[in-house]
Amino acid sequence: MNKKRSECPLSCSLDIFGDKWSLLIIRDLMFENKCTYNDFLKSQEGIATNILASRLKELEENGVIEKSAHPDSKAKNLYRLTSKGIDLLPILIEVYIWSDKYFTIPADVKEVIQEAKKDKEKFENQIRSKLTTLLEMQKASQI
Amino acid sequence: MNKKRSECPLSCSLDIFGDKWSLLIIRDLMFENKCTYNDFLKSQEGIATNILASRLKELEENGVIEKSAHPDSKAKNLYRLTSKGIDLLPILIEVYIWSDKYFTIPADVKEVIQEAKKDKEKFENQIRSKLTTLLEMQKASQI
DNA sequence: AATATTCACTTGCATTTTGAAAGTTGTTTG
DNA sequence: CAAACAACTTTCAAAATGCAAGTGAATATT
Repeated sequence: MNKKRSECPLSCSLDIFGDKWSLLIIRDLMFENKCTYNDFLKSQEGIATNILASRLKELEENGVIEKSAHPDSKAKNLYRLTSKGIDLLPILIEVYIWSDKYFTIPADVKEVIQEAKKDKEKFENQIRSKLTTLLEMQKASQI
Repeated sequence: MNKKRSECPLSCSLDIFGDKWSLLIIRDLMFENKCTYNDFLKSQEGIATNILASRLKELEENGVIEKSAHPDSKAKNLYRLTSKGIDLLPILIEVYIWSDKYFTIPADVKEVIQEAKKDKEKFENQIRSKLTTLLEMQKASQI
């Protein structure tokens, strides 16, 4: 697979999500309630189908997301963040906070960031518990 | 230059530092007291000279770093984080904390991460004040 | 003063990764 | 059964990357 460039944990992390697309998929899973191939495809940034497929594969191989059968259709798969993926939340929150300081941000997003800034821990726990619930529901339905 | 893929602040952020190298340069400036072209070149990961040159240029264009004359040698340049660059610190800290949970980490790095985890704010302020001092020293010497 | 070395790039070129469009396979819907 | 949808895969052009070599200015050495 991808060989490590160094033992530096930052470098190892970037080997997993250091590109223009992976964290956008994570974002969709975390905040946008997206969970299928097509959901991700429809995102504003316009990811190409091959890139999406390869990123989903890599993220799964790295244990950040998990694929399972979709309950509604045998054609679909359901993608979910694993706990390793959910743990990326604090990183994303800090990126949003940084963005808020240096970019002009759409009003609706701005609101959410304000909330996150006001009480970081509370915000994190809200999202985290939503995601954990989803993950557990999926686990349970697999039996 | 690079046109935005969307108005999403995460996407805009990744347009700036969403690659395998930029954050490693930021790391070197933040934690390794590196500040010249050659310092960055010598890092473990082995960045190519053309990539380093192009990343330094992009980071400068995006206001994340600043270039100035080196006091010791007219041949050298001195690269420093701007306040916009220094503000990336919380993001890097969260990446390190995530890494600590999911990777095997060299003992010396591990120690520093422990310290950051124990009192995130204190750790952040320490680094931040070191970097701000450096930046101000540089500003002063330019007069 | 001549030569060598350092520094920050730049150029050229081969390799790798990327991305858009079209094609494939299986599933479901009408 | 035909059409539409889901998740890919293939193809191929373009962009990014990586290595080697070269450039020109500034220091250091002889």
